[in-house]
Amino acid sequence: MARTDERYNVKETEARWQAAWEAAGCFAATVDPTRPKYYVLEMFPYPSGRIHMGHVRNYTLGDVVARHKRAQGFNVLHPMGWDAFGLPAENAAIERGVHPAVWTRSNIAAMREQIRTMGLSLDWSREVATCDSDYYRHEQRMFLDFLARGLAYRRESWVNWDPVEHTVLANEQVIDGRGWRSGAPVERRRLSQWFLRITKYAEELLAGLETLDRWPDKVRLMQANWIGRSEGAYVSFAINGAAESLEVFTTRPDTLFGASFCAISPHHPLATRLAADNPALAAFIAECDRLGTSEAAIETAEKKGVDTGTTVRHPFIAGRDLPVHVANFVLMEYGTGAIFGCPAHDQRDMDFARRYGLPVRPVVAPRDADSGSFAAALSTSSIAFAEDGVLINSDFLDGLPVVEAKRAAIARLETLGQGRGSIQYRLRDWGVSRQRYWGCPIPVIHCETCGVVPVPEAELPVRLPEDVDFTGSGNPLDRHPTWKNVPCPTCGRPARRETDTFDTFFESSWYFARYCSPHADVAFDRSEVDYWLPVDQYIGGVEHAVLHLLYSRFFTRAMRDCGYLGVGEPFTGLFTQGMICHETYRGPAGEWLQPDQVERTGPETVERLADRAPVTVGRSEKMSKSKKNVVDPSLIIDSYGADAARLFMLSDSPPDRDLDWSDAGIDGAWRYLNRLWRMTVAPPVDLPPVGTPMPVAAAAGAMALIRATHRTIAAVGDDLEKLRFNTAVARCRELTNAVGALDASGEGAAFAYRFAMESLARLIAPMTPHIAEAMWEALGHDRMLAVGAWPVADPAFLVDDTVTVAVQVNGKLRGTVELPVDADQAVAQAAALALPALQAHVGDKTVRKVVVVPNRIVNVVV
RNA sequence: GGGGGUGUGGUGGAACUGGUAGACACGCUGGACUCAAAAUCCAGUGGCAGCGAUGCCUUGCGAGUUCGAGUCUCGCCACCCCUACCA
Repeated sequence: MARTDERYNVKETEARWQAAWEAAGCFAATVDPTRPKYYVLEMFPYPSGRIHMGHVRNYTLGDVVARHKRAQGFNVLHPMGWDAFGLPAENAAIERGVHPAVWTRSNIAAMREQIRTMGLSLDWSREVATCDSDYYRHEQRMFLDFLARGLAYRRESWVNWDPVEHTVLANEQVIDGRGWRSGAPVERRRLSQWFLRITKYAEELLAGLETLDRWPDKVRLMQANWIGRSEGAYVSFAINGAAESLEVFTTRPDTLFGASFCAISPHHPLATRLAADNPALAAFIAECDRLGTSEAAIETAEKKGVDTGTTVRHPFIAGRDLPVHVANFVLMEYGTGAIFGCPAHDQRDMDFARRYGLPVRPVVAPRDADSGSFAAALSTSSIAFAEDGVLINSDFLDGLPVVEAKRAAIARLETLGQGRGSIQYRLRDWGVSRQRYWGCPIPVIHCETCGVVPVPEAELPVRLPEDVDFTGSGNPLDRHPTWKNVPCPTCGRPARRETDTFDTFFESSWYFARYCSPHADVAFDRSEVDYWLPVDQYIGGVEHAVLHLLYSRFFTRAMRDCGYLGVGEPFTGLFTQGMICHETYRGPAGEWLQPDQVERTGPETVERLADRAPVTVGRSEKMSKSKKNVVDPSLIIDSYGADAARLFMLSDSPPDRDLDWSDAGIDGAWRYLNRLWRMTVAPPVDLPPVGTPMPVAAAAGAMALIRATHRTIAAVGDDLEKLRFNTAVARCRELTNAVGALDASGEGAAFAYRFAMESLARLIAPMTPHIAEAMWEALGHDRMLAVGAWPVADPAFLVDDTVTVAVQVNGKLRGTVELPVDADQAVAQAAALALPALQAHVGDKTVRKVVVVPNRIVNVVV
């Protein structure tokens, strides 16, 4: 065997195998009904310009799954593309005068090259960019189908307006009253907007979560909370001196007898009307508007209200009138914008009642309590009782437990025609209109005569104009001199195009389906989606737990109902990876410093390289440009190679936990790869030819290595199946150590060495594919691992003849004994009791009991 | 306020359904090789006591269940994340 060059040449090796895979077309997927399919997908990137470490982790995780599944014989689809519409492109246009399309295209080209250096097993022939009219034309068509089926509609509504981005934000994009991207306080405006009727699927989206058993519980819970189903009732309170009544939603109809007031939102129509001739009320409403949704307003959260002077009649109690207050804590967006207050059993109502001197009427008491004294105490308390109990002071509800009382109260309301049982959702319809240029044009035309007219199918796609001026503010599409002027498709008179574009979550809600047939003339070829969908393993950041993942689940159902495809759930398996973190550094003036601008000079000291000024080290946080604690993946791949970067991403930290980037860590990965290479090209024995069968006799050391290899094959396979990549790496390193410790002079050592090294190459191939191919080739194989099969452990080698059994006295370890596997209990007990070390602890005490767990433990109780 | 999660050596983390805690790695210490360094290889490395075989202690803290608890139950403490006036 040649032992010429022991140095591992990363650059050459990685480039060579990447070219070889591409030349052989190893990763191009085609429908094959005779094989089981497996669709692996990582959340596609926004082409911001450069990839970051989060991308590297994401794609590494996905690639390990893809390569492992492929080796297992699955027909694997593993595509990549670009979430290419969005604000940063437009901001670049405004700031630097570069056209969004040009900016985006060049970013895609740069990032594609960066991603290619990672050696991912992607089918690049399926690449899509959502800003291509070839992509977005299909969603325009889809939108028109949604429109025809009532799944899309237009209405005037209050919107969250981001004053920095000059655009409307979805509720999900407002975080603590601020725009999720700009961080600017959101304002409220009233605009005519397009909506998708996601609420129609509220129940199905909620119920569907139950079936997603390969999703993290955390994400399912977040979606369930977001959908926010609550059971309750609508109650009508007749307004004294008016013809109509006040509609209220409540989840506690059982506490109606404890009602002492009603409260309505400052935006409630009744409030608006009453404010017209009530200056104090009008002033209060104005004050509420001023505070708006700002964070500070919510923080202080003082419950304030104004008595309108109007009263309503209690539905069950003749003669009891309740005052109607306008209160700042009642939201117009939820329920009916009006509530009834039962201070005894709702803390918020209690706070309000104590502030404004409203009565507190206990109507629920704990099951075991003396209801009289409990009620007396509660009526003077300021802590509401919101727990379960039994109804008191409530006429026909007395004695009923809360659950039954709710039912009985609803039944009575329905009999009286004063209300009905109902279910409320927190989920709102998805506003998709954005007043921006760089997005998919909404394919409708506004005609003064005909109203909103869909763009005829033959005229699709509605393409974005290219000659656009970005210097002004607001929507450049709207300011374009000619683009929006078109004849009405129905009457032919002058009309204008819709100048809003879709929210970019629109594009990402169906791209996984487009990958199935990315070049089809229709959105997707039915037989292709039927074969590939749903995605078997989806991988990405937990930050998309609600937005993107919920929209995609909705969209898939909407597409299903429009006949596009046959499934309802897009992703049967979801994995949310942890973030990449790094220490943060600040210079003397408090300014952030990059990791490559500082140097660690001692255990506690870090200095700035430029001037040796002391640096303050902050805790490890998510890598972010603003804190400058970023490490550029390209620099790492350039100096250590893709395999080392991939290996480090997979080692140590479980993939769902945050990963601390460290130079020592990447160094360790690099050293391990070199060790593997040395062991491959410079074995301590001459290796037998490829395919040599196992010798009949083998020395103990060789035999132990063969067994260890089989055990490793079994363990790594199991770990990869469960996405426990960190332990898979540990198992491989363990086997590597065992190979290094082999006594090369023993009988069968050469075979054992070859077998272990070949197995190692195959086992690490999904994780570090380049060096695995190089090892495989150096070991004399000519078929690439990328198209090779996954190794299978021989069960005969997974069990040893003997096993080490722990011996305890009263549960404390006192020694071990070597026993034959599945030894008789009596044998085990005798062997344990014969141990000198055990005798020393037992002494002359009586053995009261001996617990024997076969192959594990003998516990002597004295 | 509500919901969820985490807590194991100097560090990242292992430990299947309760069964030899600390796998694997980083770091550190000593040694070999070298003129020297790097790389590599070998040995050691939870704490305390002891020359030593060994002993005692140890999975945030405190109880409990059990022959046996990192793992199960109850009560605390700390940190992190999500969510938030949702009636």
